[in-house]
Amino acid sequence: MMVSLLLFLLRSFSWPILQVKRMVDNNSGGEADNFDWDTEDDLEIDNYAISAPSGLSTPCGEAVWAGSSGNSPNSKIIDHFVGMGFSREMVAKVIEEKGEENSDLILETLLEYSASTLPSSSNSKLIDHFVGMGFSEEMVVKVVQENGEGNTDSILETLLTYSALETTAPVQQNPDSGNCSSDYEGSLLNDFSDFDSFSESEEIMSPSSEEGRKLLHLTKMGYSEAEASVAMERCGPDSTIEELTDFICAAQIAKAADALFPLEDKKPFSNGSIHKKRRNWGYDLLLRKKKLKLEKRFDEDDDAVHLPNPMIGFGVPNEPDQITHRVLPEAALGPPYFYYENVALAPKGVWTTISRFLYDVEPEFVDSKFFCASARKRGYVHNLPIDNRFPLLPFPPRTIHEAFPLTRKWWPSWDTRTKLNCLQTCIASARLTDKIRKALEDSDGEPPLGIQKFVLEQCRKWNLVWVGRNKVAPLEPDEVEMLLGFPRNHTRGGGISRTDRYKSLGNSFQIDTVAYHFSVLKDKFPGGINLLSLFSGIGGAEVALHRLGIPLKNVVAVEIAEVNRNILRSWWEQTNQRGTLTDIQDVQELNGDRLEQLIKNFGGFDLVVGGSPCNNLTGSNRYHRDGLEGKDSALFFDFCRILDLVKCIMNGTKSMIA
DNA sequence: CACAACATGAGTAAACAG
DNA sequence: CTGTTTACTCATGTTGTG
Repeated sequence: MMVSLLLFLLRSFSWPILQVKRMVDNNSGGEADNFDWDTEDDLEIDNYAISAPSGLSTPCGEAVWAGSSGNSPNSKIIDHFVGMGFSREMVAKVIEEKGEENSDLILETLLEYSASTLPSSSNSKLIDHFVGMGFSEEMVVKVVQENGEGNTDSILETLLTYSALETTAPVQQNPDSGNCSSDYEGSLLNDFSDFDSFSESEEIMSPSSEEGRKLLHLTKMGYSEAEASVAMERCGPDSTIEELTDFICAAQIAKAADALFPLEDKKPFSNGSIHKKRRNWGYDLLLRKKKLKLEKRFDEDDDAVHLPNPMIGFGVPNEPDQITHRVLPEAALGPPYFYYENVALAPKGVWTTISRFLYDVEPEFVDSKFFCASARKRGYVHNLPIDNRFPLLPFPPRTIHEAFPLTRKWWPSWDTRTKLNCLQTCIASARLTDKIRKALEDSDGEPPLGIQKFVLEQCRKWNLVWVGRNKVAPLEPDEVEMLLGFPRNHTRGGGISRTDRYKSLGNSFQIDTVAYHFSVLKDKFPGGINLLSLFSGIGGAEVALHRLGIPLKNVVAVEIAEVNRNILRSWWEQTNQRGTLTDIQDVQELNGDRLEQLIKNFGGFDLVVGGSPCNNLTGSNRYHRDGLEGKDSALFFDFCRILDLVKCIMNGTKSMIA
């Protein structure tokens, strides 16, 4: 059980990529030479990792080294680079020159050497070199003939161009290299058998304490002591080895993902067919340094997740261009159904990563301005059916005037807005609205264009509405509740401050949008639904299902903020729910044992919903827009972890081993 | 300490102009 | 086609008040 679980998790987290990921990550210092490893934004684990003795404490990297001959750090490092395809002599020479401490420097030097020595090497060596990078031998021979063997740069460029163009028959023509998933599985099996043997040998040991036992176990798996300690601290004393490895792995992926996924050259969303390609990461690193512009063009052509315009996803009510059929990757199929949400305008590469971690399901990008009077551009990754959706009735107001008829009287003709922008967690200051009033009072009738522009700019930025002559104001919390589709006063009372109401609402779902997606479940679960609601906030998913008339049987809601848990609990009681609501404070509490118990009690979850923190993704964040590796947004990986566990437990583990 | 008020741009892509 | 402008964004840090 334990072992199969780990295997399952490992597959999801593409473990072997890590090894080179981190190195590329480190090497990004080449673009910003004074890269600061001690910045407080880094995950704790990275700080520990870099201070580890080897300097390269990637667990997977060490797992690779584990089979090597020597025990000294020096031979480990040599083996490591030899494993990447460099000759042992060259590696030894470079380490002698540069020292063994700075692995970045070593790698860079090796890449330089290998590039510069190529022209003088024999033709077959040259071909082997490129074949080793993952190109097919036929292609390499052809390109070398075309370009001449003297110019390795142009060979690389041509090879890259050819392989990028060959989307249907990409680089995996190389007979040694299958597609990436089989590659990964091969590596996974190796890691897995290592793990297995560790498990056995570990039983012979006589650990002094439970913690010491786990520490030993993790270090034997190739993690540094520091990483293991951090993981144990974060996951709690009762955490299992799977959870600990999971934590370390997820944290490292989170850190590395953004640096690397832009380099990916598969086309996940273009036509529904998924191409996976073997990658050679050292090669990518070289290209990244030398062919940045070329890479960028490929990104834009092949890899970038393009937001649809108009942003209607698979379709919205009262709009043409409905898509009612799609083919989901097999791994994505339920049970359970899952539904993940986050901001659409995340930093580059984030949605590619999210999609990949959620079984390569194509995100559905929808702007809630097609459902209500305010915009809300979000991406949703889910495995729900998409035919026969229906909207909540009655339709909410669709324009500002419908939503706030009283503002019509004061609305100037030159303010042409019909929809509000995204409702956020903060509102405009009184000073700003006063400044606007003063600016407008200076002119009779129509204000000068400059003033108009300024006022309109601020109104758009802060979602201000006209509440009097020359007077604009931010929305009241209950008005935000209405726009988002919540019952009035949903967040009011019970000791909730006004600031917290804005914050909780700003972080929430738009009910009509989400309910439209959930509507397909109504026929499937007439007797009610078991819901696992992660990052549940003020209960957007619950409210949406309730308004659809789908009975809530058992709801497990995980939410860190007490005010939000109170709001949901209060709503639950006010609406006379007959099911059971289980509060959990932290996603970290939701380990395998806990889930197993819950699933046993409820007979499984029908739907797993979650919108993980966006603070490190949204453009509103001036300070820590760190992407998925960010302190809060990295909780996305907990969504994946928990979803994987739920799938694993519900589907049983027999098929996993076979 | 809780709460409120206020100041604080950048990253991205579409729209636009040349 | 290319460089420029425009538009938009589930926020954080600091200070002040009671």
